[in-house]
Amino acid sequence: MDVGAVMGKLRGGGFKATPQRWEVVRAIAAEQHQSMEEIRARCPGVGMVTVYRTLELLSGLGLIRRLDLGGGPRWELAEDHHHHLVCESCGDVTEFDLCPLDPGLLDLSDHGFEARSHSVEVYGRCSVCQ
Amino acid sequence: MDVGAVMGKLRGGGFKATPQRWEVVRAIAAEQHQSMEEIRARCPGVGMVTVYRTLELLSGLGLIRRLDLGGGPRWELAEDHHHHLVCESCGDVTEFDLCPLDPGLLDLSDHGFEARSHSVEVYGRCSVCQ
DNA sequence: GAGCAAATGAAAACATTTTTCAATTACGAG
DNA sequence: CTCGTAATTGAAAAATGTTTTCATTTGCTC
Repeated sequence: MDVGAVMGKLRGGGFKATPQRWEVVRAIAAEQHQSMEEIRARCPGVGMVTVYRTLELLSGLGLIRRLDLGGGPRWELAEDHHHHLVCESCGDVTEFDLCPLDPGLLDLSDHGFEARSHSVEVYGRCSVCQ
Repeated sequence: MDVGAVMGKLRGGGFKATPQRWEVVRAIAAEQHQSMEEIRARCPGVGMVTVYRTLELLSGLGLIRRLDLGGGPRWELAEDHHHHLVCESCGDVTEFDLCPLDPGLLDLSDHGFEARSHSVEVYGRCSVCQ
């Protein structure tokens, strides 16, 4: 989902498309799993309070997602699924594309749960830290 | 891994097995993905600072893991893998046992990454909220 | 038991996030 | 296009959550 689509969904939800929100969404879209600090650095013109409020608004609408992989919260556009490699030594987070989930094994009918998306985190040691 | 084993690893790492640490570890082992508040309620005799320090120590040793599934950090014993259903409506977190990961699909050789454990979070709506 | 480094806890410091509230602004109605 | 209005913004203050400091206490080794 691109920046325009996110803003469209915002307006569709009855929220205003302010310049500040454009900036914040553009900042988030620029790179996955950024910290608050990184996002703020990409929005020099937007007040801190507004960044906080926009992140909360967007995640409430399911458009972005908050992660905690160690070292404070991080944010990313909510895709259907995403897969992270988290190094337990240096804290580095990278992504891998191939989804290792076997749909046949994901049977949630017992729980009556309606799945919308998922995430997989693999913990271990990155090539540098080994 | 049970409480005794965790304390044993602590001592193996050169750390003291204090009564406070026993209490905190017992509290964490009592239930998965508890909040700070819940853990503290199970350790009435342990000061807040010590709880914080013990959580940091244990997670640094890889014995417990910090999660953020929305609504603040949660903690649990670090098993090899664990699988959560997170309701995006009410925030409820439950577990499911069957691992939906296909080992054949989890090929990290390209990344040179050495996997130690993993977690899978499935986001959606629980049976109550549907 | 004695010695000592490690651990504890209360208070203070620090960091992060949220609330308050007056001023500003997007956007639909006319 | 202009107006009116409710939503939004931002600075400061408040609230919340976490970490540091430091004097005291306590496991653990010899």
